[in-house]
Amino acid sequence: MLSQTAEYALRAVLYVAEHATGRPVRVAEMADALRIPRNYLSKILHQLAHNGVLVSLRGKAGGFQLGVRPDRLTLSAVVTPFDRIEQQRRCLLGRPQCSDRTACAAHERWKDVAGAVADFFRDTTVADLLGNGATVRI
Amino acid sequence: MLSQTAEYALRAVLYVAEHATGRPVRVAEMADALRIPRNYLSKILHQLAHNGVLVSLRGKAGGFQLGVRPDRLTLSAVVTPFDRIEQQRRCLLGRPQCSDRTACAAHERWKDVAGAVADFFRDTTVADLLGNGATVRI
DNA sequence: ACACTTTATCATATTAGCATGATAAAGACA
DNA sequence: TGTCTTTATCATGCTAATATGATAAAGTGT
Repeated sequence: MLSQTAEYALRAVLYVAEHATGRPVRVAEMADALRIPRNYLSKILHQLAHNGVLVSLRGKAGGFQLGVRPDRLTLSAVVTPFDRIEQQRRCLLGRPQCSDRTACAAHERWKDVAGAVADFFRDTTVADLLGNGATVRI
Repeated sequence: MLSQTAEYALRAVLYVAEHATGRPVRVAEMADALRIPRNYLSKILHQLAHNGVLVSLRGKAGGFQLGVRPDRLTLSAVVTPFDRIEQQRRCLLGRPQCSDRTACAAHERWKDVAGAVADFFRDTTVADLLGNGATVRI
């Protein structure tokens, strides 16, 4: 569903949201906890910081924090720098043009399903996933 | 959503369902009509034949026909030889174990969406997509 | 200024998906 | 049997995603 990279991004953001309360979280700690290759994760986090999802702090006591309040941070915002899911899910048969007017064979039946997926990413926030504050499996 | 290969497979099967009425359809014709690289398509069709979705006939007047009645042929059957969608969509965060009992952070909200996608592929048949017999965009 | 910690970035390797070109094998039919 | 048409398969190349290792740059505290 998600590319490996986008999945790493999502898990990392959830980890930051859960653990960076006050102090930022270091890459090494995250890479270790989430079993993600360290330098690869570093690049992903940097990209997320570039997009405003995270804030990076260098030097001693550096690391990453959320750049957006968790209840304002949608999964779409986390994932789109790595997977262009909106565009991917438009047409099941990959037609460049596929709409109600120029429908492919699958359009009528597929559009609701694709819509549900898009809505999920657009409407679900990081806060929704962390829920009541109980520790959560990432 | 689908890999390029699975998308080719689906379009090819729809093409066969629509055009192989009586005589089989040749690879070259299909590759041309669907703008799919010929030898690559050949391999995909061979794989579909191996899985019983298509039947291949060699020699003069050879080509491919459906191996299953269109109203019994689900999109899942067409696509799973190339994309293991069932497994892919289980857990958004990629956990090997993720169920109601061992839920990841996203499980509760994601499972309905993932279920809708899985149902679509399991329940939709080739006949559903071809519908009333009017020519259809593939 | 210096030492230390941490992120940023560069160079490169590995793998899988996608694709092409050439040749082999099978079947139809004169 | 021989020739033609068609699928089957082999060998190879290309590209992007994924990953690793080494080094540079930035910031903190003494």
